[in-house]
Amino acid sequence: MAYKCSKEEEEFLKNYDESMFKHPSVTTDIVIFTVDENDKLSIPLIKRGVFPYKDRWALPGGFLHVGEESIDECARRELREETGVENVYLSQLYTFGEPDRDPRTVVISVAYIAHIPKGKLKVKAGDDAKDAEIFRIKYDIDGVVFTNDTTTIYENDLAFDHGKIIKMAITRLRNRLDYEDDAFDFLRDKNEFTISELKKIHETIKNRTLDLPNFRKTFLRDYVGTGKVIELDKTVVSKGKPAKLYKMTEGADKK
Amino acid sequence: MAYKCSKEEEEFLKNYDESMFKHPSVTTDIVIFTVDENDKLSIPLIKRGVFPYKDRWALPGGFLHVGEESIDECARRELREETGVENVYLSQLYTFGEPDRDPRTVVISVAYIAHIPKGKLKVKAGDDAKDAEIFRIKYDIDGVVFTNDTTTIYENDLAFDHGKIIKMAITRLRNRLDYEDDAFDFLRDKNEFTISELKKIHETIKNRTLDLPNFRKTFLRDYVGTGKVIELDKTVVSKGKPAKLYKMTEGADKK
DNA sequence: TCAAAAGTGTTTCCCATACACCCATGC
DNA sequence: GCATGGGTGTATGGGAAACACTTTTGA
Repeated sequence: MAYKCSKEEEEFLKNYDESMFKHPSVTTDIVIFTVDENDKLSIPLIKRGVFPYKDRWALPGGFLHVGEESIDECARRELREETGVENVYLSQLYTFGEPDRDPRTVVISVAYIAHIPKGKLKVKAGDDAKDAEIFRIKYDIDGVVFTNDTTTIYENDLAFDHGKIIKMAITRLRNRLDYEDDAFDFLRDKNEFTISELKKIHETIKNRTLDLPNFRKTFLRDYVGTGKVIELDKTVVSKGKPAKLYKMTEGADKK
Repeated sequence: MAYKCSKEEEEFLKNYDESMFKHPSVTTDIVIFTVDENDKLSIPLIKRGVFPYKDRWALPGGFLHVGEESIDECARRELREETGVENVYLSQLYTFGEPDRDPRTVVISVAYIAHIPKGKLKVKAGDDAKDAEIFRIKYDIDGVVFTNDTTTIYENDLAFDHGKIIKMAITRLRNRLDYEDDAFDFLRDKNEFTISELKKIHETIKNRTLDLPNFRKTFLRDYVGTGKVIELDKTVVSKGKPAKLYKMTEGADKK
């Protein structure tokens, strides 16, 4: 598969005129999903300090370091820089390339989705250097609304086309939940969790309640039955009957 | 606060530098699926006349005309230029951005999938100016192989990472068939088709035979029952009992 | 003893699959 | 007639959903 350069070709490459075509800027924007302490689906947004869209809220992201990194690496770097987290699920969502989506110049944005476990996403509160806050998501027929204790943001208030990107991300997240193991990414601890905790994550993302007996049945069949998850010899008790703890096995835990 | 200002300025300068000097090239590559006269899943490939990968087969595609068009429009323009067809299904697949995928410079490729109805895709045979040919696709555990009457191409013989792109496109196409109305895109005539014709397209894409009575049942329930398709007062006869003809209604016929 | 949450078992219904069988045409 | 493909009907099995019921804890 490796590409071998011939002498003739080397010569050609030397003379290749890079400026034959105009080149756009490329950024990655990341929809960083998490589940907060109150079991609400949340994402961090950043208040822009510069034009364009100064003082508007936007997705975390930044410019591709051309030649130094792949687009995936750029997204992972931005995610690390913005949140400090590593080794979490990160995958490409869609690429947006309307020529007028950024008033400065042509900026192509490759959007990504990240999954952060419950409790792992911190935003330095009161740090004035970067105004980043976590917002709860409400998504119904009227559109998306982002709220936290001090601020309410409507879909159309966001910078650029970020409202559209987030809506697409929510749809993708919800759809994938039916056939991928994404819910585990949001567990506080993949090595010690209860069935109810996992069910709560499904409910949070799908925004509807589920039947616990049926959820348990499919969980035992699809995960414990297949060896993706094993039952631990421990229980945890808060209120009511103590709950069995489960642990994801190594093989099933893809990042 | 001094710290805040310098931080903002830093970010601004970073973006400024990035956008002024380092820009990648952006191309679209299109996996143009069709079903040939012998009911084989096929795509056109183009033999490259220039470096890099001179004389290797590659996906149709080309550079984004930055500022003049969106990425979607670029893909649609390339599709029109390569095949002459318009008003067909075209959707984004994935964006590839490994820095070394093109030996010339950093080239970001936004891959698309197109669906061409049976019999609509023509390639000017013998046109020496552009060596484009249609290949049948065979995709099994050993990988993808492309064949026509004169040539056999293996996945790893393709230019760039186009083998990987095509494999991803086939997977997407097959998966979408289960929950989207994609099969209709490949019908010779969406305004006059038989159930068997539609079934054959499913079989071609999924590469397995289906049960006609069951296929009819679900077709009548999901399409005729919902008004997406209506039964015509005509039949067509070739061999055996004449077959009823169906027509897709306007509303259901998205492009 | 009661509330609350975990866990078990049962019933029902839908739907995909398999397949037996009949129908209308050309030869 | 008979081969060929179109079309109808029925039986079966698995899984999702709904829900009644039991168990184990803390208060």
